[in-house]
Amino acid sequence: MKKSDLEDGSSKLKTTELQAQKLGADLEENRLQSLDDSLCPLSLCTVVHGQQPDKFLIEQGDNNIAQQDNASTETTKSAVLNDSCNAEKDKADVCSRPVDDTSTETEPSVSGVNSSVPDFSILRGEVCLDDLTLRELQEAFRATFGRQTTVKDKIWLKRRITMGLTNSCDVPSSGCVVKDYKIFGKDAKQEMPNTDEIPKIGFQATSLVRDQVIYPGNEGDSPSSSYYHSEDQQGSSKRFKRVPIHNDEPQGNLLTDQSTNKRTRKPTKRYIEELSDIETHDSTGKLSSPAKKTTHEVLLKPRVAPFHEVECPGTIYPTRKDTLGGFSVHVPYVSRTRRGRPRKDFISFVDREPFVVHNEVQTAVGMTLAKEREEGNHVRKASKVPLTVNSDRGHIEAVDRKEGVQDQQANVCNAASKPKTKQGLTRKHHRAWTLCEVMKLVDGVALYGAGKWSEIRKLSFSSYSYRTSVDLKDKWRNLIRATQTQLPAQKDGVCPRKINPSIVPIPPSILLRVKELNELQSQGGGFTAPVKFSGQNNNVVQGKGSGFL
DNA sequence: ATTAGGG
DNA sequence: CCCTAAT
Repeated sequence: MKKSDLEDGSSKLKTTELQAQKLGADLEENRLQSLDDSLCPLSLCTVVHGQQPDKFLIEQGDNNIAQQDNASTETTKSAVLNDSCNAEKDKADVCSRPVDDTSTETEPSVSGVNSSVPDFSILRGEVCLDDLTLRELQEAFRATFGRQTTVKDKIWLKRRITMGLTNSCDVPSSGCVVKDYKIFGKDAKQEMPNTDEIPKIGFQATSLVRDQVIYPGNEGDSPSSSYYHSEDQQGSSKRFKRVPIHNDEPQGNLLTDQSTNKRTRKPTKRYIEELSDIETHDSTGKLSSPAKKTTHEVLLKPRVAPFHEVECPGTIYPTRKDTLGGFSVHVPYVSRTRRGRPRKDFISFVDREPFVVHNEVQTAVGMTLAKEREEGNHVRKASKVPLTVNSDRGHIEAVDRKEGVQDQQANVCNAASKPKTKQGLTRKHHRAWTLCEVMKLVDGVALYGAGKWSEIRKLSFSSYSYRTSVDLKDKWRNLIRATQTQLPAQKDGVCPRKINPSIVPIPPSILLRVKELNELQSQGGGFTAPVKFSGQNNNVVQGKGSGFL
């Protein structure tokens, strides 16, 4: 009885030991993973690079010293984690026991059982990275991030490991000791400010951040990445605008550092957003130079940046690759999509489309052959455009039908003017100017004079309700520009531009006519040019020119 | 409301 | 095309 009891006890003990060992390993893995997970957002914060270490080739002597000291804290920690994580496994005695002999039993078993499991022991206790060999550093890296590295740069490895272990970016490149996942100054063992807070935050944040896809790719990870160069070779802070560098001195005093608490800010959506924005501006290098602007133009106009972003599909968050602190990570950039004003007008814009078709059909009576071509153009466009808003389109069409053909013009006007009252910036649907329109415009200018845009619009463009007087003016301006740029080039002979069949260039005949009208009117000052004259010109030009159209 | 001009 | 100042 007693004997069996004893045996039982011993076997139990063994099993429990084994369990505990496994548990310890699990916990380690858990923690490491959580660190890894939360590393990304946190590493967005200041990346400080201190002085280079003067010695980093010192072979490892006794860096396991403090392991036994650590055992107690390790124990409590494990217990706590155990409590929160797995309720079934937790038994205080089980936990406390094996951790005592981590240095003897756990390491070999953990690293021995499966070679794919990193040797976490190297991170246990007080680790002075400065004292590690390259191989050890690589091993430590593997233990920290769960992946191999071929990086041979000790400094980089040390920093990465320290960052990973402490979950902090505020890592000096040398002279620090990592203990219990905190950084200690090497000489004065003063704890780094705030770093004790970090593991908790990291742990909390893990759950929030877990579904972010974070994988440190190998390319971006190498120390030859841009991050590394810009930082290490330039001694930091020069072109590292991405993040303000608060703290070049890792041992900065505690008060100030607590006041500049921002570094440990939790990686909220907003945070990511901000940084990605900053990063975007930085990467594009588009420092809109206000040099050319006159003084009154300098006041910022809230213009919409034309970003062609894709709407993210419901639940799946797209990620973009980013390099953060030398890491190549995938950061969700949900918030980047349409941060500006929402596009409110697309309904009204769709609204107008059906009209165009009908209208064109209505007014197509007196049109030339060219006109028919345009019409086809319009129809195609109309059918293409509402593709994305099929559901809305049906409704709108129904409305249109109800309104009746007669009222459609009014309807369209409403639609066109609606978005203007709305604060949203609604861009008109781009309508390519057709040849017919251009000709009408030219005729109108010839008839009524350039500048009489409202007249021209009323009299010559009554059928094109979507052309405003401003449009006419703009088009005329463009035509004039075209005469100045396009005509001489064609005279010279070979047109340098690629011939794009989809874009029908304005025939030189019209262009010449525009030019003459322009010159005439700018000289003569607002008198009405005779119509016949321009007609003559047109013919002449046609005879002279390419004879096409 | 139109027009001119910059963006 | 958009926006705004000037008329």
